[in-house]
Amino acid sequence: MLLRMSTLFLRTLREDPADAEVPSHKLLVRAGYVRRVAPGIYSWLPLGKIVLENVARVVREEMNAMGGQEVLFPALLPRDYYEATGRWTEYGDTLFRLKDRKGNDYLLGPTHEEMFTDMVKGEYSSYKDYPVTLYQIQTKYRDEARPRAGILRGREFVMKDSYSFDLDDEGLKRSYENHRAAYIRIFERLGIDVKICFATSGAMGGSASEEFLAPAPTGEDTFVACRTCGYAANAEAVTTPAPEPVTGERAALTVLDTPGTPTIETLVSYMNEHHGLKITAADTLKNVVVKVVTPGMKEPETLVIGVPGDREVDFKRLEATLAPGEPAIFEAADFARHPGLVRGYIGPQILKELGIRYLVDPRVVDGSEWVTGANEPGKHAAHVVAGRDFIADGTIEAAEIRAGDACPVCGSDLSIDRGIEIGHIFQLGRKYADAAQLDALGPDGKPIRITMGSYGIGVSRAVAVMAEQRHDALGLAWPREVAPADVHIVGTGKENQIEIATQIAEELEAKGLRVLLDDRPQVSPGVKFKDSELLGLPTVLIVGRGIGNGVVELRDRASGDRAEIPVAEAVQKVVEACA
RNA sequence: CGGGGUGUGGCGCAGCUUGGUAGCGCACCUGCUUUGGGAGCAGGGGGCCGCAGGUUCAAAUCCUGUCACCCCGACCA
Repeated sequence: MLLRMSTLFLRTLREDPADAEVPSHKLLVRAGYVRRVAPGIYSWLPLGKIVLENVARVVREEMNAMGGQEVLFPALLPRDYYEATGRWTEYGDTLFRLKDRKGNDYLLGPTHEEMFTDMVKGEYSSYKDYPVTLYQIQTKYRDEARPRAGILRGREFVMKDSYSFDLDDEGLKRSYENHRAAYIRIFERLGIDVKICFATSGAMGGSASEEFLAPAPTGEDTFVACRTCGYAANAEAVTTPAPEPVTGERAALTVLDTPGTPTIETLVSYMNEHHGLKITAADTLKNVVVKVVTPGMKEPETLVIGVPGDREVDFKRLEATLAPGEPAIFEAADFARHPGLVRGYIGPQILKELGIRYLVDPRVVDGSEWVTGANEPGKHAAHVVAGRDFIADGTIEAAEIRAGDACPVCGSDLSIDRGIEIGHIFQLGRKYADAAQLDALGPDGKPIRITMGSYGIGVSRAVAVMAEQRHDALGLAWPREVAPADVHIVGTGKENQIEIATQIAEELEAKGLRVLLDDRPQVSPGVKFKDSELLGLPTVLIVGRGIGNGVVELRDRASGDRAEIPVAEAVQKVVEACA
C-alpha cells in the first residue's frame, strides 16, 4: 500500500473544532480522520476509515481464532423481534424508531440479542449442535439523550457483539473465559491499556459480568483498583467490607436537644459544643429517604437508607443496586404524606413501627454505635446501637466510595480512577433463551434450555480510545497494528528529495510495508512536519536537507527518538523499525 | 428532562450595546519569491448573518416567535 499525499483526500486543520472538548475528538477532526455530520454521527475520511478497518480486522482475527463465527444482521429491524422480549417499550427513547410506507414499525438495532437468539433457534435443534459462538461487526444505533465527546460516544457506532450458546452452566463459563482471554489479546494488539473490572449487569440482566475499562481522564465510568491484590471494580459494583460486630456493655440511648441541626455538619458541631461529645461526621448515621418505583408496582415504595454521616449517598450506585427499581428523591410533598418522618431528624428507631424498609451501609454492623435523629424536630439521639435500638432490614451498597477505602478482597487501600468502557462481557443466562423458547433436544429426548453469554467491544469507540490514550501536544501516535500506514515518508527540499523519497517509498511498498508518502510539491517543511506529528504514524522518515550529505532522518513518533542514517540504508532501517 | 451558552463564507471568530451598502485569521485560486518547524508579498473567488414574522426610510444589529447546535448534570459499546 502506498498513499500519496499529493492526491490523498485529506485536509488537516490548524485549529481545534469549536465543539470538541476531549483530546480524541479534537485530534481526530484536526488530523482529517473524521468529520461531524449530525450530533453523535460522524463520517470517516480515508485515513480514519483505514484505522477503523484495522481495528475491525484485529477483532475479527481474534474472534475467529477463539472459535467464533461471523454473521451479519440487518441494522434495520422489524418491531416484532423486540416485542417478544418487551424491549420495544423497555428501551424507551433510546431506540431509533421508524415506519415503513405501510405504516409498520421498524427500528435501528441498538443491540441484537433477539436476532442472534432467533437465528440459532431457527437453525439448531439438537444438543449435538452446541456449543456455538456467533458474532458480528455492525453499526448500532442509540438515540442517546446526550451524545458527546465525538467518536467516543455517538448515536451511530460500530460494535462487535458476540453471543455464546451453551447447554449448561459449565459450558457458559468456558465460553465466557474464552471471550475474556480473546479480549485481553485484542486490547493488547490494539495497544489499549485496559483494566478488567467487576461490573453490574444493568439493563441486560444476567449474572457474572466484567467490564474492560480503558483508563483515561475523560472516561465516564469510575472504577476502583487495588494495587496489592489486583482487585478492580466499576464504582457501581464495589462492595464494602463489613467490620466485625462490636460486643460489650454500651451506654443507654440518650435523646438530646439539638435545635437547628438539620445537617450533619451543624449536628456535629452542636453536639461537641453543647453536649461535651467528641464526635466526627463519621460517628453519625445519616438517613436518606427515597421512593423507589419498580416496574409492575403501582405505588412507589418508601425506603430509608442509612449511611455514615461523612458520606453521601451515591445515586448511581444506589440505582445499580436497586435495578430494575428506580429510586427518586423524596420531596416535600412526600414528607407531607409521612408525618412520622421528620425531615432532618430521621432516626431508624421508629422505622419498624412505621412499616418502612430500612437498609444500611455494610459499615453499620451489629453493636456499632451512632449519633442519629430522634424523630422529633431539634432532637437527636446518642448511643444508638445497631441491633439493640434498631434492626436494619438488610445492607445496601449506596454510599459514595473514596480513594483509600478498604479493598473488599485484601483490605488494602483502593485507588479511584476514570475509564472508558471499551468492552463488556457477561453471562446472560437464560433470559433471552426463555423469551425465545430456545431449547436443544437432549439425548434423553427432553428439551434443554440454552444458556447464553453476551460480549461486546466498541470498535469505533476503540479508535477514539487509542487517540485518548496515545497522543501528545503535537498530535496522535497510533500503535502500528492499526495505524493508517507503517511509515510516513516526508520529502522536503528544493532539490530531488521528493524523487528520492518516492523511490524509497516504492521499494518499501514492494517489501510489503504500508507507506504514506508526503510528496506534496510547494509545501513547506514546517507544514509537513506538523502534519506528520498530527497524523501520528509510528515511524517517520525525513528525506530533506541531509540528502546533500547522503543522509536521511528516521523518527519514532511515540518516543520522539531521531537518528540520521545513510540514504543507502534507509529501506533496510525502515523495515527494521517497522518489524 | 433541569441548568448555562451559541447560531455570521469550508473551519475558527469579530461586528450586535449606540440600526446606515458584512469584516478578520485559516483554508482555497493566480503570480513571483521562499524551502528543517503550520513561509513572504501582491492579486482573487466564495456568505438569503439559523428560520419566520414585526418595528423602521433602512435590520446581522431592536422586538416576538420558532428551530438547531454546543457545554455541565440524570442514561450507555
